Amino acid sequence: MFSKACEYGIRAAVYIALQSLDGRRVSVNEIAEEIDSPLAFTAKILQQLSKSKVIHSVKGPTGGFEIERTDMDHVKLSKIVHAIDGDEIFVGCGLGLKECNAQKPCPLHDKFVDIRNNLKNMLEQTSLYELATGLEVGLTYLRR
Amino acid sequence: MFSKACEYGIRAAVYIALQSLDGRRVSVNEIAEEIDSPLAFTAKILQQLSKSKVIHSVKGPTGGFEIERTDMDHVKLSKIVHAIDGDEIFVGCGLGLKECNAQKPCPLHDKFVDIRNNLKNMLEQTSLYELATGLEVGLTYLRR
DNA sequence: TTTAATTCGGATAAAATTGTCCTTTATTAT
DNA sequence: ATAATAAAGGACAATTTTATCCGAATTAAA
Repeated sequence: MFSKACEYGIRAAVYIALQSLDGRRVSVNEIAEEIDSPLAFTAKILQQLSKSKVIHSVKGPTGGFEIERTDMDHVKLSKIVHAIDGDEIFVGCGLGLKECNAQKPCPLHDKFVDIRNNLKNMLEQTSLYELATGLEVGLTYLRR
Repeated sequence: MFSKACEYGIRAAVYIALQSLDGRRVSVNEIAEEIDSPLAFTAKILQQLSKSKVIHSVKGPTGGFEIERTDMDHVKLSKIVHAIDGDEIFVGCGLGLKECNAQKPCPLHDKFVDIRNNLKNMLEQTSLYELATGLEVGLTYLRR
């Protein structure tokens, strides 16, 4: 569904949000450790998320990644997926046709649009804050 | 969502079904031409589909691929996706965790399960016959 | 002002996916 | 029987994705 990069990106963002709730800024090392992802690859993904303003980065000692409390509400998963995987999952044809729309649909078009709208709505409605609080309360997990 | 191989596989299977409705057996060459897919790669995918009994192949002159009328109803998209992409899309965690279930869920688990059940149901309910007849009537397209 | 901790950025490597080519095997028609 | 046609299968190549490594830039603390 999502690329590995995107999976790591979402997990990282949720972890950063969780720690930011406690006012803690976290390093790539800690993030990769806590979400069980490859360190250097995770660093690349965090750069992408930083450039696309999903997270905020601070260089130097005591630096790291953080997300401001107000941003946690505004940053939805759709923004992360878009930043890392692009819009193929939001607009592409399920059977890979270059052009596929209601006028000239592939055989799966209508059914696929339904599924995808569900996915799209879910991603657009789910904020980092919501996911981070689930973690905080101990209801969900980011590894294993 | 699906791999390229799977996209080609579904398109090929629908085309074979369509032609089989007319009693025509089709060659890889014709299939790749009609669904606009890379010839040799498509041949590989057809081998997979043949082995997993999604389609039937006949060697030699006048040979090619076909699907029997009764099979078109029984073969659902889920079978094709399973044969080519495996079961990751049906059972895997949305955030890539190795273990993720109701007991120890990832932050996205519940929402992801909903989406995936929609997808799963759609794939399990959609037969090749249904897709082929849409094509036959000229309502849908397999290329461009 | 130096040192050390941290992200950033570029180059490279490994693995997976996508794609091609060529030989073998089966089978039909001549 | 032989030739021709088509799928099957193996080896290989290209591309994309995943992943690593290292030096540069930034900045806080000593």
